[in-house]
Amino acid sequence: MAQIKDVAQQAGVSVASVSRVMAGHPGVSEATRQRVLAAIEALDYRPDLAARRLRSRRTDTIGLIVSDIRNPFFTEVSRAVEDVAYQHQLRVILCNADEDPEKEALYLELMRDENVSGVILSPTLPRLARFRPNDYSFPVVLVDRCDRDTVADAVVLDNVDSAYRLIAHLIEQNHRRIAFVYGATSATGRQRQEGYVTAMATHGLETLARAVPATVEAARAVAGELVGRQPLPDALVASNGLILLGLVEALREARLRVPEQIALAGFDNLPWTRLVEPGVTVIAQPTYDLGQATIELLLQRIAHPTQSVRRVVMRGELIERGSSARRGG
Amino acid sequence: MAQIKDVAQQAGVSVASVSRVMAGHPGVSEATRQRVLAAIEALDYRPDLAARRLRSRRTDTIGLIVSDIRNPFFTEVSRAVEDVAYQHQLRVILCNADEDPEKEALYLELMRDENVSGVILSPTLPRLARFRPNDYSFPVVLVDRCDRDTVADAVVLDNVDSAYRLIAHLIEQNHRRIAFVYGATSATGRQRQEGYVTAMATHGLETLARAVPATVEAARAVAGELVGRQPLPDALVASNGLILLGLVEALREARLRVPEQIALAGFDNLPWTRLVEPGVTVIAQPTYDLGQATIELLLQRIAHPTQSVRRVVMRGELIERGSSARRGG
DNA sequence: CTGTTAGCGCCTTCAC
DNA sequence: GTGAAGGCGCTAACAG
Repeated sequence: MAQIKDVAQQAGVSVASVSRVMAGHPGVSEATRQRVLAAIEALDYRPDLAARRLRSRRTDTIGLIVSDIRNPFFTEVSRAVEDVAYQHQLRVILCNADEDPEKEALYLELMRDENVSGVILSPTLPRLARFRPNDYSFPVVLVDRCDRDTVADAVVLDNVDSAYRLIAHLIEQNHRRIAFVYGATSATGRQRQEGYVTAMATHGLETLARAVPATVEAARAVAGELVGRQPLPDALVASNGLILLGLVEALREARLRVPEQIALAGFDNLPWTRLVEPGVTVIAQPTYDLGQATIELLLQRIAHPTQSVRRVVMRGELIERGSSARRGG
Repeated sequence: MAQIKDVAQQAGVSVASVSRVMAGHPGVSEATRQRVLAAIEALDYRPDLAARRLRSRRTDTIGLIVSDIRNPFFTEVSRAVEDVAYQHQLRVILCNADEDPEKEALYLELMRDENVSGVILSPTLPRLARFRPNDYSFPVVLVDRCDRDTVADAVVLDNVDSAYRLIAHLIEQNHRRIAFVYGATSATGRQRQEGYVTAMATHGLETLARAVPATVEAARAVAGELVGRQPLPDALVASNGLILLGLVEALREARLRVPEQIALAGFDNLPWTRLVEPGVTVIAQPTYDLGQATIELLLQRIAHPTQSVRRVVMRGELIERGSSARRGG
């Protein structure tokens, strides 16, 4: 493997000149530049990144710690982050915390050890509760999950409002007994539950909410219980795509017809939500845009460490489908 | 940030001793060991990875280059790879080549620059066609995609056999005019097509196969054409989950009832395939196991660079659902 | 504009 | 069993 001094020798210049050309620094004569470039080409020289990082004390690497890589929301966010990062010559280390605070802690230590330039994090609930950007040796931007009083850069959906609009739509469609199943382990689940409660209260309706671990199985079990109640709820609403899947399965098991016997709605515009019969009414998240905005915010923060904290809030889009059709006449 | 000499000073020993303790080398007195450990603890010392990598000339990092991170197959493979890698103190750099040979080439260069310990790759078709492990400066294990005559470590599904069994099942169910829509840009698509052709030929049936770019839209368009034919095919089969989705959409558009008017089957046991009515018959891939086997094969190869090339083939599981119900009486 | 040189933090012989 | 010292390959400060 050729190294910088080989290139210097081949070009008949010093290593400093080679380094300058590589870095695109000004103050190099065009003649020198050309000879260095030719030598680099001839020797197929690639700088040693370990040496460069040691010397320059920067890694040009960012960490992306997502809660659950199986969740399509996060895969789409990851795609966006990766696209933008590589455009900026940044490496990405992707880590999957699996909603486990211990794994999350482990990965954050890893980020410190790797001396990353910055981190994008969708925090677990306990970490978010006591989150302080200054507790970390690198810039952190939160994505998807952020509390009202969290003082940190963040990119999130307007969870409360979106949930409110989804519930208001159901009420509009003449549904009254609306049950809400939400993820207990994430800030988004709680915020969407808050929007649900507000919407119900505004319309003078009683709430029926159930917190569950954010898995298909847990959601199915709770939904099974809910549809066993008398009177049967008018509608079931899920706080995310996985839970929504569990609700659909439970309705299948109970052989309830949607929307005639019970309506259905949720979050996340997954491919299957328009394939099932009838299609499921959902709040669609601008997932790719969320990811893009997050990495861009991180790049800004890295460039300007002292700029004021900013939060980007994106609007969820209500997609009406057959599952929330008007009740009664 | 404390560094090794600070620890040495605090413990009243030399940096060499600290290094030995960190590496778990023998030949260090228990007393020294304890004092070093205490100093490390006290100073919260973390070794600088860039320096260590420069000095040791190893990165303990592996690259994972997948074709499309949005494909749930690859996200599940990634999860497995990551789980096992981090258990072995290895970092993972995940890259998404988007079925683009240029992006793929870019990422492979990145791997060289990063001096990774090894790479897991699901190659694009052109790269696979001329793939030679020796063309790379690091060990490579292929996953998901591998030709019969490729000489390289690989972990794949028994694509030809699985497709054969899927088609044989349809024939068994009295379907005769079976159309096959497969991904033109991947080795798996072609291999599954081969299984289809063999099964049809074995039963003396005429084939009707269509190659498409592996996207929902392309599949839908081609399926739309197929169901416009006279006579209508008895069944439509997809070579992967994305294409299957396109077929379902086309059947919806054409308002064809499954399985009464036309049967349906495909690859990939995605959540929605059991949610739609009727459920879709599929070949389920052991995705997590595939990923696990791949990283384990890579670890073996890294440990034993000269061991003979090996290929792991896993069996797809036929999951019969309503979409392939018996035709006629 | 260009070259010389001193480290970046760590590991690892080599002496003792 | 322990310490001193020389790099790993590169960047950047400084001198010319």
